[in-house]
Amino acid sequence: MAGLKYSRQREAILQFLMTRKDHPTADVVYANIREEFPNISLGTVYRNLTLLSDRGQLLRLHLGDGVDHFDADTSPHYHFVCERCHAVLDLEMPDIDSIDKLAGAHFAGKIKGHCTHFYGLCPSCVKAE
Amino acid sequence: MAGLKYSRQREAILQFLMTRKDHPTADVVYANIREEFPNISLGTVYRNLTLLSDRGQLLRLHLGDGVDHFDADTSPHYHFVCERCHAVLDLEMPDIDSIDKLAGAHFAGKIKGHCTHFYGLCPSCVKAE
DNA sequence: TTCCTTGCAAATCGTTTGCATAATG
DNA sequence: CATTATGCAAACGATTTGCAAGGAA
Repeated sequence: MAGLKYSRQREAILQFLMTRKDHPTADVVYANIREEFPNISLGTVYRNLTLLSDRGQLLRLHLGDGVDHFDADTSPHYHFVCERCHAVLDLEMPDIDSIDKLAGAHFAGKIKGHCTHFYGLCPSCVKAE
Repeated sequence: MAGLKYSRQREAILQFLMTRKDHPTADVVYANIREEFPNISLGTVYRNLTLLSDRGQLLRLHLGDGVDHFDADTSPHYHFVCERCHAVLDLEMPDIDSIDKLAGAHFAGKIKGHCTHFYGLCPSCVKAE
């Protein structure tokens, strides 16, 4: 069984992520949590981020930049990465699960899902062009 | 300017990747190239993989497993990752670039493209279930 | 008191880089 | 000869882990 105990640090990490929409990396979480817990260690931050994402309370995003991003919004949605400023934004759009069927029609195994993110220029970078 | 010089090692790496359809990682390339070049270093392998992918002769794939995979097939196609045996397979299917338009319709910035891979069970693992 | 969690530091892992030497054009 | 490429080893950045001490049930 799970055998999970409460910890103020874990709670703070989750709360912090819920206030952010920019999908912070572990060290951004670390830097911010340190204001409340000056002695917290990066290891603890990682341990909790891993634990929370394993339990489905967080999403751990792999966006191709070599760093993991975390998102407390676990509802189905997509992500956008700006090629210029590297911002990560939410993309609310109808689900595209039909691509799984399409893929399945061309594949002998079983498609369970897909992993997609979009890239291009974010709204502010478009203006700055 | 490019100023690119021929190297037997680079050529061998590219040739090797062209014989493989399983999208090897850098150390798999290294292990195999070592049969022909026992003294080649992992650094050289990485340098050439990076160089070749920067020039568009290779694809460097980020599939969420923390390791980069390389593909000498640069034609447009998708990839499938088996959740069970972690095989990476090609997925030939009609392009789904329409999802970019869909995303664009729900986003204020400019969508230039998307990054997608599928996951589930590969044909052999489906049988083994 | 039991077991989970923490802080700290050291360890891993994949990948990159500096440097002196070798190979290419 | 001017440059690029190589091998080696050290450096890196992100993430994980071992361990002794602290906190929750």
